[in-house]
Amino acid sequence: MKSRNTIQRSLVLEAVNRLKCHATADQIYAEIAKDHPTISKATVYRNLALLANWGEIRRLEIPGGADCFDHRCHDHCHVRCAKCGRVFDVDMEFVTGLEKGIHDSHGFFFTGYDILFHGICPDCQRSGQH
Amino acid sequence: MKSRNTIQRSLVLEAVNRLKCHATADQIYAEIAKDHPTISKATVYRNLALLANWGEIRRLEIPGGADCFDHRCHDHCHVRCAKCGRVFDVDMEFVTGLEKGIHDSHGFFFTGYDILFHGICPDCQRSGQH
DNA sequence: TTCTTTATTGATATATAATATCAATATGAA
DNA sequence: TTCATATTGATATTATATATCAATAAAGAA
Repeated sequence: MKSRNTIQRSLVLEAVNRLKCHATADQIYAEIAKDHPTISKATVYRNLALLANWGEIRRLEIPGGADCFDHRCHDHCHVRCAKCGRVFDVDMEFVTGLEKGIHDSHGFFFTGYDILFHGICPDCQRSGQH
Repeated sequence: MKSRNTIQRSLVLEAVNRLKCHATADQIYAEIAKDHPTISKATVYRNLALLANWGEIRRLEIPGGADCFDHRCHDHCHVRCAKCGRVFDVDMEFVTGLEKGIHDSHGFFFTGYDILFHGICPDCQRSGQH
């Protein structure tokens, strides 16, 4: 027996799908707790990790911040606003195959990469100078 | 008066230069403590943050792990071995200007990016399958 | 040199994110 | 329905980093 379909696990997956992108474990917990206040935060963390390992959702590790979770959708990269800290999507089809061009002097076997862009979001560009 | 030259700050900078690349705050603290066991770990953290903000050293944020610090050297990207977790350098001159090609649908103003590659290092390729 | 200001230190407490532990519960196959 | 065990909820623990604050020391002024 591998895994069991618990209501908590369904709730986590549904919440991630409902929030669509860039929700933290805390936000996902809050979303679920609105209707099911007895769910444990540990259960949310656990199921997010399991679902991410199984590839049903995508874990986005934010340096210096909480991990975010995306529902399964087209591949994309992310930008984080240096001012407000929010994360947005960026279309980046052309980056596919990037690692093929890398000159590597260590004999590394590449399996992938994470790119996180930095910038200032439109809201923060408007709201005053830096 | 802006900043003062303390021996602790010098020790931190020297340790980073001596360790060259990918040392964590803890490793840098240990390196210094060999000769100066009375230095506080808080002081090491503080000076690493200051030196990184001033651009004298480079902070490398590792998702899910401790930040690493590099001495100032040529621009390069990093690979983390998925097995042993060590971080290595990767030459990547051609990536310069990457953000120019991005199709952005949010009006974002880009200031930079971090790329962290994943892979298996030579040591781990040799030592058994996956 | 001595005085004075205040940046910095050391020690500790706190914050944050995530995982580990463990008895109790509930899933799903027999 | 029974049973093995995956999962839950509650809590403790780990790990990394920052905040607090009295004491110390760097560097310009006298």
